[in-house]
Amino acid sequence: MTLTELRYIVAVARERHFGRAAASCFVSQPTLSVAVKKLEDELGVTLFERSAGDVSLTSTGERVVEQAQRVLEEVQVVKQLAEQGKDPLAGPLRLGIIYTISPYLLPCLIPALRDKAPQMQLLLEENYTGRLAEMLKQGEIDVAIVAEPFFETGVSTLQLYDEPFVVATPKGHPWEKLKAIDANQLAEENVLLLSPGNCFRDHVLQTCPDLNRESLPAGSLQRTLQGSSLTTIRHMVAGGIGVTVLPITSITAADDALLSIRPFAGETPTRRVILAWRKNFPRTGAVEAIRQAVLASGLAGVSFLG
Amino acid sequence: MTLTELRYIVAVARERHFGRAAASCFVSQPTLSVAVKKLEDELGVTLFERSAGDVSLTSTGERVVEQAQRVLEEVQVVKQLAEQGKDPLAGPLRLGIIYTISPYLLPCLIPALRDKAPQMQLLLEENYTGRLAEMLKQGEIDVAIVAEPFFETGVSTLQLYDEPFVVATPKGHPWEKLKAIDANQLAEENVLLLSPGNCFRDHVLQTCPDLNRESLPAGSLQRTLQGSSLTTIRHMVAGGIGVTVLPITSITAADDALLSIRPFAGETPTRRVILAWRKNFPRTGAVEAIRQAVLASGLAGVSFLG
DNA sequence: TGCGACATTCGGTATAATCGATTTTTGCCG
DNA sequence: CGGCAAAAATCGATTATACCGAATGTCGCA
Repeated sequence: MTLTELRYIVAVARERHFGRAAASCFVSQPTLSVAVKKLEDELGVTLFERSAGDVSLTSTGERVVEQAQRVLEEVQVVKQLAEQGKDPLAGPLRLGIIYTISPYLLPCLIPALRDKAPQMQLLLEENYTGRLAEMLKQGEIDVAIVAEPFFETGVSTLQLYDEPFVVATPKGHPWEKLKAIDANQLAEENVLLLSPGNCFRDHVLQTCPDLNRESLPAGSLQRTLQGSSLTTIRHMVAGGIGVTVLPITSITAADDALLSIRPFAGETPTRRVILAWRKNFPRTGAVEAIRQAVLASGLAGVSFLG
Repeated sequence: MTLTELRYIVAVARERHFGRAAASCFVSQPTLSVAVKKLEDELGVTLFERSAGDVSLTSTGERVVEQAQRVLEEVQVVKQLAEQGKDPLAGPLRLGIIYTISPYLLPCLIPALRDKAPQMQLLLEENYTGRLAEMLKQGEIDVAIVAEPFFETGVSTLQLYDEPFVVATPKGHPWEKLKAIDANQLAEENVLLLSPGNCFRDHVLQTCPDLNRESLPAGSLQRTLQGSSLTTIRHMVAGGIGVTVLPITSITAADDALLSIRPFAGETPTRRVILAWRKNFPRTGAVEAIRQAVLASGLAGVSFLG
């Protein structure tokens, strides 16, 4: 049984005439006649009563033709679904973002994306880099915004922007008088870090390797005061518990009252934020739209890599 | 788009592996691979994300495959309908019968048919021969039981039985003493006839051509007392208005009290009852079942022609 | 008994489906 | 970094199918 055969019998039922049915299917009359016979043989039933005068349906034929029409309608739906799926900007996109970017980028990104791809609704997933990588490869998310380093097989990436780090101290801290902070100075203070799993914690430790030394006493503040989020850490710093390193996009106007922000001395440590997606993810248009939206989002203080 | 292609993508979605999907479709892996690609090209969308590890569905792919399954289910229904239609004894059969046979044959025929073809429900149409012929050719009925003469192009017939005619008079009528009635005698009496259109009226007129003579006065009883049915005529005869000719199958035990029934003298006039159906009507099994049922019905007084 | 209208059958041909073998891709691992 | 293994894509050849035009068969009709 083929869809063509079903189309033929529907045409014959409609036209009640093999010749006209053939014409309406743009095939020769013998072609249609043979195809109908073949289908009748396959089904083992006579669908049409042929006679010189006119063609009429058997009762089985009526039912079969009606059902054939239903099949053809469902086929049309397949085509419609495919048509709808053609636009890479249409339909939901599952986007994963790490915790230290999400709250600062999304408020800028979402309006920009609404502008570029209004049909594409975002399903957001906030998580650690490692978990996002896993979800990406499992197909649980389509695209991820993470920070380097990020190497995963089967995953393509694209640079988005480089984000400088800054030092945050409580108001009135002695470092307030300094114009810039040397990375090596940090070890002198209680440096509040995110909990393990956050890649930004690793970035900070990389910036100031001294913080990582195992010689720190077991109960030291660096160990115990690990914040669960940058916001928590920010409040702890404001409370005078210590200092911290923040990505510049996380600095808001409200911080002015609570914190003192200072740049690093010498080469500014940064992290590189990238876009990642499965190499085989077909909606490249959607990926590009995300990239464009990030570049157009106007995040303060970062150098875009578009 | 072909049904085969749809089966292939459903298999790939099920197996999540081109090779296994190909095996489950009993085709080679390249065959399935190119078929899927062809469908993707035709639809203009990517349905599967291929990678070394595993195959996964795009969101469009998920929708399309689901719809493809629906198509295949509907195709299965086509096959089921055809399967049901295979038995010629299954499903309704539209049977037409003339007025002068229907009330006497059906009570015998229907039980016999229930026995032979319990799955076949009869849709009955009672009408004149001419109308039944028309309906038969139009496909409004499938089979007809009529009396000869019956010649219609495109219609096949089969003899069922020959039915003798008898003369019915009121109780106490002088002819009651006669053993048999000569056809020519009828013209001496008021002979009650069915209204025109009933073939049995023509049979009676043919049996006794004298009744047909145009010399009858305009208001004569033969003209005015045309019964609408054999039952009506029977009651009129019982009421003493005249005599009539009846087919023998219409005689019931109840008639004994009201009427006097006499055979014809000489060659008994009869009518031949036949089965008729469109030459192209495919359910020959159903036609044969009807014939068998009539022959098995045990109608009194007729000679079967099986 | 031809005639017309139509369905069916018949050869021949172009297209498509399919296969086995091969190549390419890709992740993986020493 | 280079070979290995797995899987999909590609290739070349073969087979099957769809289709056409022409011829043939069927049937009702005049």
